Amino acid sequence: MSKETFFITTPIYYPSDKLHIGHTYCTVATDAIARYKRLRGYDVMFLTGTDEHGQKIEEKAKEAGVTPQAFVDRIVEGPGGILDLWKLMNISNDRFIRTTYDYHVAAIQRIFRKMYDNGDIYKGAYKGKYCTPCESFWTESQLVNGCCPDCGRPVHDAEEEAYFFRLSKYAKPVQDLLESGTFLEPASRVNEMINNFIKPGLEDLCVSRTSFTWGVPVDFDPGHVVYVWVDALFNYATALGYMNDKYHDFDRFWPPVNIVGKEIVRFHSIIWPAMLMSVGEPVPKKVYGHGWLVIDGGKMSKSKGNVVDPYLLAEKFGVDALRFFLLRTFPFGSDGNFSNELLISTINSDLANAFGNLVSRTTAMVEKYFGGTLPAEREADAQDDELLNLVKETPARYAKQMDAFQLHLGLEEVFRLIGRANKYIDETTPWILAKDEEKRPRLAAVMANLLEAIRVSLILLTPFIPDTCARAFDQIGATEAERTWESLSAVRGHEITVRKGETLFPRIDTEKMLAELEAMHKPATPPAKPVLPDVTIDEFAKCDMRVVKILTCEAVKKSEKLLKFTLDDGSGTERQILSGIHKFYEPEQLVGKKVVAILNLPPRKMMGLESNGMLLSAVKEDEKGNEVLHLMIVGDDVPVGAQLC
RNA sequence: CGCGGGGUAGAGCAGUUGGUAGCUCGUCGGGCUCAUAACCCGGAGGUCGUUGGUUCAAAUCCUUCCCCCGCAACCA
Repeated sequence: MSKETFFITTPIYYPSDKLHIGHTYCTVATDAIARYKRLRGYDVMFLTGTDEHGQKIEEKAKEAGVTPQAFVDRIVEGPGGILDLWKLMNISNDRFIRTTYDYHVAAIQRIFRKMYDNGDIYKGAYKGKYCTPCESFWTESQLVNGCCPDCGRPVHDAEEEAYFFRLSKYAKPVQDLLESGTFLEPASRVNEMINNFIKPGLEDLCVSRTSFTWGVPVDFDPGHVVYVWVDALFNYATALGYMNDKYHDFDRFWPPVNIVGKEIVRFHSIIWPAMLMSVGEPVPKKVYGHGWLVIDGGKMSKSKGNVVDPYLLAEKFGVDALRFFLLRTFPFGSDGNFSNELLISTINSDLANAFGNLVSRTTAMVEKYFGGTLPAEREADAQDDELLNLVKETPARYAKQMDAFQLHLGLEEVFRLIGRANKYIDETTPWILAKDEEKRPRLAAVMANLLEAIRVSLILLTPFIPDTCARAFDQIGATEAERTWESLSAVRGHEITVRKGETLFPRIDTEKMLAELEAMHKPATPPAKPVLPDVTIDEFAKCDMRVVKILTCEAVKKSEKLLKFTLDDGSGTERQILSGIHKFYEPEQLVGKKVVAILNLPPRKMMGLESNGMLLSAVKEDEKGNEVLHLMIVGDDVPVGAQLC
């Protein structure tokens, strides 16, 4: 009889940059689930990979002066790349897919054609706002003040030929799928998807582009490349051999459990099942949307400069400590607030004090009192019941949580047991038993119970911290057969030889470590911006900058940033200027102040209001990387209308 | 009124079929000495964001308002 199969995936990551701790979080979590399933005896297929096509990669490669393929090769396979990161983090994926692999590209072409042939993909016109200089389409909502978000110039209505997927056709079955059972978890996401996307009406989805070439070509219509949806989502299938001959595992493992970040829940819970329905394959068993790691309650981002580097943390704290921290601290379904303090505190209290120290003190006592080998003659006592019951009950409780992907709750069960074992030592006071030769069988029983609690804990911790568990199993003298799920209920009545080894998790000096991290994170002084290239005096003179007086100032409705100013520029007529500085100033502080403005900029509409010029400010990043802005307020003795030169 | 998530002890979080408010860390006091200055016990600390209401009883249900975060700016 063949084993039951289990197919689990991470998203395929976009290699436009180095991956950060968030990607690591997702992958480590999926790895722990995969390892848990293997422990339970499943035939597991664990897939991860990279989504390598698209305009962004094409542009980045161009900037770097290399081909797109060379660009992604370096980020994926190069030193310090994605494959290296997963190796470092001890990720046990069975397969790795890159969307640039030949077999995937060919399969995507076949899938695209299949959907075209069955009428779910049709040729239409993609309508949008087009920025001619940037050669880019934008949606209404992407526009900034009605202009191109990239260059700020005006856009115009335009359309281009494109292929569409009949997503609308699948609105009903997808809604039924979402509302039935546990296809999408956490359940809170279901309403979000239905209210936000399905109820307003699903529009057909544009699935090809002609604006860039770095992608899978539509083989029956040159000039078109397959857009991300079909190309990326179907990786989960092509990696098993769907529509290709590279692998032959599709029938065996399909359908998958897709672990995804909450920002792509929409694609995986609406578009993805719709496309599978179109090609007539079963939808995923489950799509699980995990939360994000946030910093100080805000999103981690390059622009904020608070991106956390997994390499650095793994090097400083060790891979297992980092893996453990990520999965122990944060509820898998919701956001978690990452901080170095929390990381250190978790390592110290759970791994060093509770777990590591339990192994340490237990093995030390067996060595000290029994010369390292525990005799088989043991005397039980009612005092042992509570601990032994917990040893017996914990695996089932742990399994219940793990089966629901509640990794942090699974770990909580293990640490309940570890905590109980530490308490048991105080209750049984082995150091007193050791003084009485007649109590040796009793002492042996106490030690055996402790070793058993540790052994069970180690089995349950294996999916999370595999390397450390292997070392600890050695220390408590567990045979290979005593490290399996099946051996959980076994009783080790035989002689046991332990060997107190190296400290599993050394305590971390919080102050010292924080100082070290701080030092590494902060470049001595933020590099000063280089002086811009020369301009001529004539060019400078073209800017008409004058002192103006603020007559009125009010916040623009519905805008976070904009303030509307009425100004006296000395000309006799009032001038209106809008400025995005509400974050730094309240209107009432500014009325009556004299500031500097450039007057001869072309008029521009913001939030429907016209702005004739720009107020000048001095801007600098503070030590945290936040931009701080100071309006150029001049002294009251400077006359209105005075020109800067 | 765009949609959604959240506001509970110093910090991070549990807790919604309504019934004495919990956990981890920190803090204070005690115990122990096998152990990685670790472990065990105990204490202090919260009018559960705000307003009004339903009820014998509300963190939990309804209502008002305030604040934070995310969704669009091609970062899990």
